[in-house]
Amino acid sequence: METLSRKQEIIVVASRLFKERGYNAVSMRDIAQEMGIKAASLYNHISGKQELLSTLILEVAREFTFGMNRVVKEEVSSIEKITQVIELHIDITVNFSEGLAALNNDWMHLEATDLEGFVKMREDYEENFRIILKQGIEAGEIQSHHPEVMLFSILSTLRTLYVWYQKRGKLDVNLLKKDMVAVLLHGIVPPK
Amino acid sequence: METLSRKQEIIVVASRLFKERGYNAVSMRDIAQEMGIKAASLYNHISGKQELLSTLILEVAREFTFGMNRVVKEEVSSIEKITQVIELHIDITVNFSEGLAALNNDWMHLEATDLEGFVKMREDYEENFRIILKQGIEAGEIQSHHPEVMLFSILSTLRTLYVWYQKRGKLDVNLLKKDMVAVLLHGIVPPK
DNA sequence: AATTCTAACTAACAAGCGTTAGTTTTGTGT
DNA sequence: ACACAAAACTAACGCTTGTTAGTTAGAATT
Repeated sequence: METLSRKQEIIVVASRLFKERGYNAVSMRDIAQEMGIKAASLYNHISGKQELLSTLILEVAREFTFGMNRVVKEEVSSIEKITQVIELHIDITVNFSEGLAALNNDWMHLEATDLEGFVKMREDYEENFRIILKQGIEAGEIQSHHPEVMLFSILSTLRTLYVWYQKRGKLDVNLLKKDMVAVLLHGIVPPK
Repeated sequence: METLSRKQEIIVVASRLFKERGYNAVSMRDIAQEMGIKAASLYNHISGKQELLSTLILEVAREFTFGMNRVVKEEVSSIEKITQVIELHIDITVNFSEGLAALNNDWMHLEATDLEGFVKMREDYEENFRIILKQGIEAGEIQSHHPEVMLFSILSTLRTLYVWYQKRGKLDVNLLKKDMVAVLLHGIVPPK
């Protein structure tokens, strides 16, 4: 078990509070109290509240971008790529669940270049997903109707996963992957 | 076209700002400025900021509860019930998209009895959905594996719909209903 | 014409915000 | 024992927050 630096400890505490109450409802004094120190002392380790947010969000966003770029390059079927994207989301959910909450709920409170960078990454990610779907349709692997609805449905499910994952108390990751792939690819109605 | 009371006008303005920035990032002065008056003047019409939030959220929450209770009572197949729930969500998304944003993002900033009431309604709603799925499984209309994943996937998609609905610029509602039902029930892979 | 109502205003309050400056304590290596 | 750095402290800053009190202008009602 690696020991966390004081700065990392602060980020962990902040991410927990951000997840529970949202960025704007958490004060520096709240974070300090949770760590057993005074608010001013936080500034020995971090440059400000904004750094906490951008550190959390951008770390996770880069993880998504990196993972998606890896999947796109693979030489496999579209179905397999979508499967890998689903698994990517689940892995990130398990490993970065606190940061994911900030990314989903508080990204609009990023400032300047951080905000621009995040929006760009998000758009690119979505566009890559869209291309994968399109290729799958052309190859006949995926239904040709309403591709935008599919894209939106899958992404919505994956993005909300972090809420459920902890409420249900740490499900088995590999089983969850299998189930999610099954439901998202084949729906809920049994084949005739 | 019915004319809005001053109070209703305030609620409309507030809901728009809440959706864009979140409850805590919007001040009473922001709302007042958007209406062309001073913050103190708002208090001639409303009791406080909290009233704006609870009015918005509870109105939508009651709409969900009412709609779900109606669907549950119907004497139709489970598949048909799920279809109706999907349509219910889409109707509410179209008619209450601003309040829906507050409900999704800022419900935790409700206070006391409003918060309790909301959580209760949400749990009941989810439980009703779970029961519908269960009945469908018992009747053989729905796949028997991973019912919790199905529930979570469908609900996630429906709850996030309001974000997409306006980004895509007012799609045709009936077409959207058809497409959503198709994707959520049958997935994205064509039948063999 | 006098009164009441509506909806705005100005001014101010106490509390909380993020952050800075300067100081003191604590722990570590020489 | 001494020096140095890390990490805490106290005190305060300027600003914003939600909200209240008291007042005023105009419209509607009597």
